[in-house]
Parts: sequence; C-alpha cells; structure tokens
Amino acid sequence: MSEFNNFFKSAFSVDNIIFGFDEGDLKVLLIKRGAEPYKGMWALPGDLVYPNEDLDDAAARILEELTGLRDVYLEQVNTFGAVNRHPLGRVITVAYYSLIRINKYKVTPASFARKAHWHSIAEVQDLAFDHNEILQACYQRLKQQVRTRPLGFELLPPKFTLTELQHLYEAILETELDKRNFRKKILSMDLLIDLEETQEGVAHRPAKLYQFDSERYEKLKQEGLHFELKEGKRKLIST
Amino acid sequence: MSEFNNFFKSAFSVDNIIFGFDEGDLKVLLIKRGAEPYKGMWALPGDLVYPNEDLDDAAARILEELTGLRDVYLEQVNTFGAVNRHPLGRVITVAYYSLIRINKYKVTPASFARKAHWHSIAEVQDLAFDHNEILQACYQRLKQQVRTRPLGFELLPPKFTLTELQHLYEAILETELDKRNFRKKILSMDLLIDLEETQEGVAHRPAKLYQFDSERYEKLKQEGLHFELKEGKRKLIST
DNA sequence: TTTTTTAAGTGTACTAATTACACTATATTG
DNA sequence: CAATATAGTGTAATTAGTACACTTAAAAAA
Repeated sequence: MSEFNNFFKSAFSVDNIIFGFDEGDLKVLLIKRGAEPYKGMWALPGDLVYPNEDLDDAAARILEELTGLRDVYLEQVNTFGAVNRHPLGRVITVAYYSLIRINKYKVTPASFARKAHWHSIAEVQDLAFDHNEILQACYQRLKQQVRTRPLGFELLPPKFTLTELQHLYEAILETELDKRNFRKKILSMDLLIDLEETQEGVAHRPAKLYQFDSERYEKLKQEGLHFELKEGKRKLIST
Repeated sequence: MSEFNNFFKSAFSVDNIIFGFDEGDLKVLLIKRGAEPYKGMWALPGDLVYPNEDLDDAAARILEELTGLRDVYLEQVNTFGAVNRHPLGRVITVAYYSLIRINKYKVTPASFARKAHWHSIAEVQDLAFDHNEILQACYQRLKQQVRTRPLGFELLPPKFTLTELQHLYEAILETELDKRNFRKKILSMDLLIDLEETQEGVAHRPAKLYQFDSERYEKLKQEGLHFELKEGKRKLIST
C-alpha cells in the first residue's frame, strides 16, 4: 500500500490480456490475487504505470515479467475509467492484448509466485475489478482484427499444419469453417511457405507443414492488399 | 496552473476529435490555444478529467461545453501516454471522436472565447502537443468504422439526398464511388425511408430526400445483419 | 501381413456479390 | 425556349463465396 499511495490521487495502470492457443482452445493467462482487494480471485495481469514509463513500455514490461517473453504482438484496446472501478481510489486502466505462442511460455519465478494459469476463454469465471468487462472488450477486438490481419500466426508455432490453422480460426471466431473452402482461400493468398516437411509421430496420415511468409505479407500490404476472412458472416451493406 | 497542479503528479485528460461534414468536406473542430504551452497553436478540444468523473462523461462534457450539443455519437479510440507528450508533466490522454451535424453546431460563449473553428481534414497543419498523431489515429478509426456501421448518417441532416450521402462516404474514405453501384447497394439494404419529398431551391432537377431508419437497423442488427461497405478495396484473404 | 482407425487432402457446380459503364429525365436560369 | 446542371436508372461480365463426399497415407491393432 505504501507504494500504491505514491501514485495517488489519480493513478493509471495497464492490464494485459495475454492470449494463447492450446489443445484447440483459445486461452488467457490469469493470475490469482495475493493481496486485497479481491484477494484470492483471478485477475488480469497488470500494474501501475511508472512515472517515467511510456504506456506501451508498461504493457511490454508486465508481459515480460510474467512470461519472460519480449518482442511480442501487443495491441492497445480500450481505456476503462469509471470512477469506482477500483475500490482504493481513482485508477484508470489501459487494456492491451498480446498474442503469444503458448509453448514458449515458461513459468518464471514472478509468475509462479503470482500463481499464473491459463484459462480457456469460455470457462473464465468472475474476475476481480471490472476485468470481465475488459476481457470481453479485448476478445471482441481480437475477433474483429483476426479477420482483417494475419494475426493468427502469432499464436501458432513457426511450423504448423493447415488443420491447426483452421482450428485456431474456429476457436477465435467461435464458428465452424469448411475445410476445403478454408484451404482454398488461405492458399490462394499466397502467404504460406510450403516447408515440404510433414508432421511426425501422429497416428494417421501426417499433414504438411507450413510457415507464414511475413516478408511477402509486408510486400503485398504495401501494394494495397487487404487480408480478409469472411465465412460465416451475413453481409448487409456494401458499396 | 494552480488548478493544473491539483491534478499532478500524474493526470489524465480527454481529447475530443469532433468531426463534421460540410461543403463536401470532412472537417474537425479545433481551438486556438490561449495559454502556454503551445499558445496560439491549434489544438484538439480537451480537458483534464475531474476526480469524480467517468471518462465517457468527461468526453461528453467537453463536447457540450464547446458545442452545446448532447446525446451525440462518441467513441473512444486510443490512449496516448508517452512520457514527454505534455511539457508540464505526466499527462496521459484518452482520445474520443464524435460525429455531429455541423449545421446544428452553434458558437457558444465558451467556444467563441476559445476561438473554435472548423478545419478541413486535409488542410490541418501542425497542432499542439501530439495532437496530429491523435487526429490521424481517430481519422483512421472513423474510416474503418464507417465501412461496417451506419455512422455516416450522424454527420448528415435528418433529411438528405443520395448524392449527399455518397459525397459523405467519398470524403471520409478518400475515394470515388460509382453512382449507380452506390445507390443499388444503399437502397438494397432497406435502411432508408423514402420521404417522398424533394429538394427545394436548387437550380436543377431536385433530388429525393431520404431518412435513415434507425429502428429498422436495430432490428436487422439483432437478426445478425452486418452493415458493410466495400467498393475500392482489394481483397486478399477470405475464408 | 492385413485390417482398422484417424485425419489429410482434393474439385466442381451453384449462387451471390461486385464491377464497369452511358444515356434520359426534370428542374431552374437566362 | 434553349441552356445548364444534377438526378435517376439497368444490364452484362467478372469475381467471390458456398455447399458438398470421397480417396489417400500413415500408425496401431488384430
């Protein structure tokens, strides 16, 4: 609390929604609060922003302290500033989401002490503060962005199969996709490198492995290309 | 400055990008700063957030103080928190944009004193603080949102012609649209009420007047409808 | 070694959406 | 009544999206 007081009357914090993909499920990394308020409840990892720290840096710091990962996809979503959202005073919080490859995540001492655990999006219960609301806002934003930017690859290992990619989209978008149509579209975009390797150790026909071609994506983007996923939407207006 | 000091060490403010549409141009309302820092420069209307005031309320208050308008479309965009963005201390600012019918805007005493003026988006020069960056972020967001939500109508008078609507989209999207295709799409959405009236006082064939049917839009939205404008995009991926 | 199991991989026909494109109609003004 | 200015309209060609079922290749079990 003494440290906390230094930041008051008004303070600002950053909360980080860390998404991962594992076992066909979209997950978020939550920590169990060790102190009041909301002691014992699950909460989003977050911290007050240091006086001499940029917002984006604070988000990256929180992520690194918890996961040990740097250079991760981070996106600012919304700022939550209801007067009474924090019981100890006026704290507005800036929400970021980040996308990590879940198998790269190592339990660091800091994260162990704070009891960090992955939770499937669908199974998240009551969180501390207004964190359910924040989580929903970030999830909705991810859902929207994943349709128009090739973000999905941030959540997969560097080598992946088309089925894994499809399952990822299905998990994020909460919809089923048609296998043949999905493959046709993805491959027609010409953004995947066929690694000419196959899966190993699976009890069935092994799938081919692909890699996302980010250089090509950057080039195509500059030429005015527009990444877009559609299936499962009903269109109303177009001009 | 004494009032300012009350908010420090860390303070937060709201800046409001107020968009309007007039003479075929998308415009923003800027105020000329009467005090240091950046005295004499154009800046976005904004203010510190009161200790007992929600962020959204602060944005609405700033808008009302300047324009006298309430119940206006307001959308939070981004929060800017670079350490040195404000020369007098640590101030993070939450940017909102709002859409108003420019002809409803009256110069209020407050806005007069602060020298508020409309500027065409394309002609905005150097602004105070990081306000150019904020403006760009909000404009990009508007551009994106206007394609998937029927926001354009917020900028037009209640009765408008199809040509006015088309010009509005062209101004926001910075692109030309095909007249016949635009009309076909807009009318097929079935969101406009034909008022069976025509323009008056124009020196040519008068156009029919329409009104946006927001009740119908709400109903269709609940049925899973998706408003979308497209022309002028090249698609890359779809699933 | 054969059979079973499991997921990978593939093509086509139909429908819907998008695009390109030019002339006629109707009012006012001179 | 001629000139001017913008409103208003339709069709054909192209592209994108959707629906749908069987064969292939490996490992595991019999």
